[in-house]
Amino acid sequence: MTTSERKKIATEKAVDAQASALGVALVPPPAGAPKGALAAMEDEMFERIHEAVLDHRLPPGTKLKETALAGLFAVNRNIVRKVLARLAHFKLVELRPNRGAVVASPSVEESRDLFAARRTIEGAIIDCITRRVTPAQLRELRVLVKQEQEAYRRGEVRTGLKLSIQFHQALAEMAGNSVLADFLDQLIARTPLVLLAYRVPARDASCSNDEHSQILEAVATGDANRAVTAMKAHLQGLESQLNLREEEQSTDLGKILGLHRAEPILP
Amino acid sequence: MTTSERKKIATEKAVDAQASALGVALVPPPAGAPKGALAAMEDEMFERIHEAVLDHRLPPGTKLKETALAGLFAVNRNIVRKVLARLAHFKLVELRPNRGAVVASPSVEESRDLFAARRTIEGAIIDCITRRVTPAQLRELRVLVKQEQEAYRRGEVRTGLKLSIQFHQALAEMAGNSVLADFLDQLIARTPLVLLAYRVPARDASCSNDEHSQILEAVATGDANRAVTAMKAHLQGLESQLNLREEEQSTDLGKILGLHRAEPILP
DNA sequence: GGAATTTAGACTGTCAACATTTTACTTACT
DNA sequence: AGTAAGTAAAATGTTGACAGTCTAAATTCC
Repeated sequence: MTTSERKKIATEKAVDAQASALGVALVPPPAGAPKGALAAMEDEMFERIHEAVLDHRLPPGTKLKETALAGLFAVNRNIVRKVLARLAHFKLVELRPNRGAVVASPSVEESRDLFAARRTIEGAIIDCITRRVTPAQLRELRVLVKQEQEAYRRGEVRTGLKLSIQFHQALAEMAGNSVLADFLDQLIARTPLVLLAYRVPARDASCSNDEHSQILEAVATGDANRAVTAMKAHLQGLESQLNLREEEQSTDLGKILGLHRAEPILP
Repeated sequence: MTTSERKKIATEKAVDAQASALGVALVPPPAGAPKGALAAMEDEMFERIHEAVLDHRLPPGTKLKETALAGLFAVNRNIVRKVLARLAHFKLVELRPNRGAVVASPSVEESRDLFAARRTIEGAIIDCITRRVTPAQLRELRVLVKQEQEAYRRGEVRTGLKLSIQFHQALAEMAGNSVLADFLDQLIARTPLVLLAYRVPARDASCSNDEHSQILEAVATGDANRAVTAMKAHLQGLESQLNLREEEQSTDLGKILGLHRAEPILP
């Protein structure tokens, strides 16, 4: 066996590993329509990689090779590039000129800053919403919280998390500030990454929806201060689930000793 | 003269108009080095269009044709595309699928939301900075304010505006939250566009740097509440220079009557 | 045996031609 | 005349090939 043949096999194994991480068999061609199918594929690619990153099936630092992804999804490298740019916009991947894209590995400071930013922005959103929420909107929010609770009760964690995100986004929407809502979208997209990067293992992953209903009731009473405090406490609770205790020593040590794998699922 | 010839001329005139708006003669080839010259050209393109948009030499709604820009800067359309994507990231241009890019035309609501967001974020930044600013940093900030004042005194408005922006950015930097600093960068980039879009004509454009020094002194005393109030008042003052009084009726009317030019500098 | 240099392979960046969609004009019809 | 369908040009989207850059294995020299 020549060296190039060995290498070829190694590469293919790596691609296979990423393929399984992404849940892609080899070529998932959608309905036979070659019409606007590319845009759909682009969105699907974004969603798949997005979810894989948030689930840590593609751990921070994993290299995302354009050619491999292009082959996996059976699209041109240009499409891959666009998707990677979109992911980079949300800071889920990092684009290094001439050196490819990797899954973002948020630092401890970044994680703290992110939660601080969420407290700032969601605080402002809650303050705003308390003054202008309508009864119909309150009903809508209560439905969301209820659905979330039921999802968790049924053990459907994924659904619960989705509904939890929807709750936060609905609040932003109703606050009526599109700019802040946009920023919050970016923050929400990044939150699971930092949560999973630094979470202590055996802990409940969800926004405690009990806190969600507390926030909602505070909003309903029109007491802005109480509502803002409840939201900030909620986010503080989330942050405190992490172990952001600057245990970088060990991480750095691992890197220094060459024991840290830059591409965990690749050989 | 055939119709196609007439059209050709019209197109060339349009390109010329954009060229002069961008301050580009025909082909500005940098130093003979074909080394990393492309990246430099990409940055220059970004800067030129950026400034042209903020100066309203390219008014909101102006179409930015890829081919025209590619010809003007003597680069490939791919490069143009990347630059347009970067500009879209800051919401200075809008990318409409299959229909090209246009200079963003922020709505009245968007402008108000933008200023509200700035008050929220810069309020948090000031609150944070008041607790942790060092004497050295205070000195640095005082130098910035002083330079800004002198620039205005000499009548160098452009320099003054640049220094004003630097002041806001320096505050964000010193607050130590990279996420909020990043958001503020985006907001600062968009502010001049909405200012110019809705400014009442004869009014002083600058951040009154008197207010800057007031903010700075409040920070220096360590009184967080006063500092935050000063910053919010400063931004409120900026916003109040606009006429955001929902005079959309006239604008909409113009559009409805077909009197509104989508591409102001094109024939 | 270990470190620096060389060299082959892989990957990203760039480009120009091709395909598709939009746009605006012409032409025909009511 | 005004409107609507049809058509040609222009602009955007896509593709595959080529060029430059980085990575890493292999060789050579201490």
